[in-house]
Amino acid sequence: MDTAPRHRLPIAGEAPPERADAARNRRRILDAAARIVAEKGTDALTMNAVAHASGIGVGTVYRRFGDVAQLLSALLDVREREFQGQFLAGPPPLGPGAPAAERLRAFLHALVDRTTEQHEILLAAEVADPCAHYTSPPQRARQTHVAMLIAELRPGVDAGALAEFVLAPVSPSMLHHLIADRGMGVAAIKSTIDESLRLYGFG
Amino acid sequence: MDTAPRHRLPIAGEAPPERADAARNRRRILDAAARIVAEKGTDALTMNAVAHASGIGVGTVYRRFGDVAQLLSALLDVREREFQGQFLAGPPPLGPGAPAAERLRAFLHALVDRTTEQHEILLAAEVADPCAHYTSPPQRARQTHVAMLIAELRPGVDAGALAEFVLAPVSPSMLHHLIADRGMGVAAIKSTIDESLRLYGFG
DNA sequence: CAGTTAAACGGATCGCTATCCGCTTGGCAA
DNA sequence: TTGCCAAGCGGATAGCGATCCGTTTAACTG
Repeated sequence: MDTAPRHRLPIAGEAPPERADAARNRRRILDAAARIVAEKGTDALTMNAVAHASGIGVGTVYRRFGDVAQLLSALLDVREREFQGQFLAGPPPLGPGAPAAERLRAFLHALVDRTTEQHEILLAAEVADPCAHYTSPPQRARQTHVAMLIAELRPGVDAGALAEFVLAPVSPSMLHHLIADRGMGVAAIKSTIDESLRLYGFG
Repeated sequence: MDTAPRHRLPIAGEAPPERADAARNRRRILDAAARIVAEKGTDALTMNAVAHASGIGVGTVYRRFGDVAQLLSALLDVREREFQGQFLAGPPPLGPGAPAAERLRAFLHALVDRTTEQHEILLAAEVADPCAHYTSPPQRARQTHVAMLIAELRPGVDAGALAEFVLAPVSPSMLHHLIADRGMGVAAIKSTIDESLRLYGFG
């Protein structure tokens, strides 16, 4: 006796499609959020401010985006997908086709560029929820990618763990520290990356 | 015409001694904070809770300790000084006397132990203010120490920047990630550190 | 001991986060 | 077209972080 009132068969593991009003509100929320960040910076991006600016209830903003960190991540989503496309399927040396050592170096340099490009939002997202940074889909994709390259370069080592180590110095907060507190520029950072890769024997 | 009503000559660069009531209240605040953490965990450590538990006004708690992150750091202070004493002036291989490569390895292993030992408080402090982690006195001491060892091992490289890179994977939040999300143990982490040091050519 | 002053005190207050729960509505079946 | 109901909605609410400012007090001087 399955009395579940399902009329369309549920698709295994797939989320049901978003209702029209929900989709419309999500757009309005994202637009308002982007406007606030552009006009007043990430500090002004509060859930209340977004709700007010978009004319949508606070509860709804929370329903869609959980907290500020997730809202910030959503703002990064488009650019993030582009970046993933580049290192997964783009032209070498970032994409497939180049030797692993070259790809690793190109990837880390590109990651520095990609991070500085949207520095403020990325930093705000990491600060708003530091633990989420490690488990976020983008970070997982990067970690998997670096692990694959390391496994190719050094069969036998624990590539997964080493990938975490290699990525740690390129987190938004660390880059911010290097730039703001140590006065380093992007060039100096990339040069230090090269130095560490040489020492790692990945150069 | 210096009309400054200074009676005791101000000591250059020195902070004036703490007033008796201020010192007493600081102790009471720290005791209450330690009690709260021990009994209910770091999540329960709010400024309001500390003020209430110590019978001291909220404003005073903020005057002494700025925010939750600094209050947590103050709780770590004693143990932190012990650790510094060990790697700055203790017995080898952690302290002076051993070759630089051995000291570096011993230091990173000891840092993992020291971090896991007070894992909860260290993580809470980093999460409460991620940017402060990099510039905190303990972290600066570690960075300086590692930079010194690297400079000895590899004259010519930018030891300061490389030290930041070497320390990044051993932050409380990263260790938490490795342990909680990747299921690694302390032994596996130390072994990965050794692996990276070997690759770095520091082994 | 009395006077003076800078420092410390502490509660009132504001904005933000996050949750809860009664009301509304989109989308589907008959 | 009508009825249904899960999903969505959004305002009220509570707790926390952080600041402000009038009041109190320690410590030093003469």
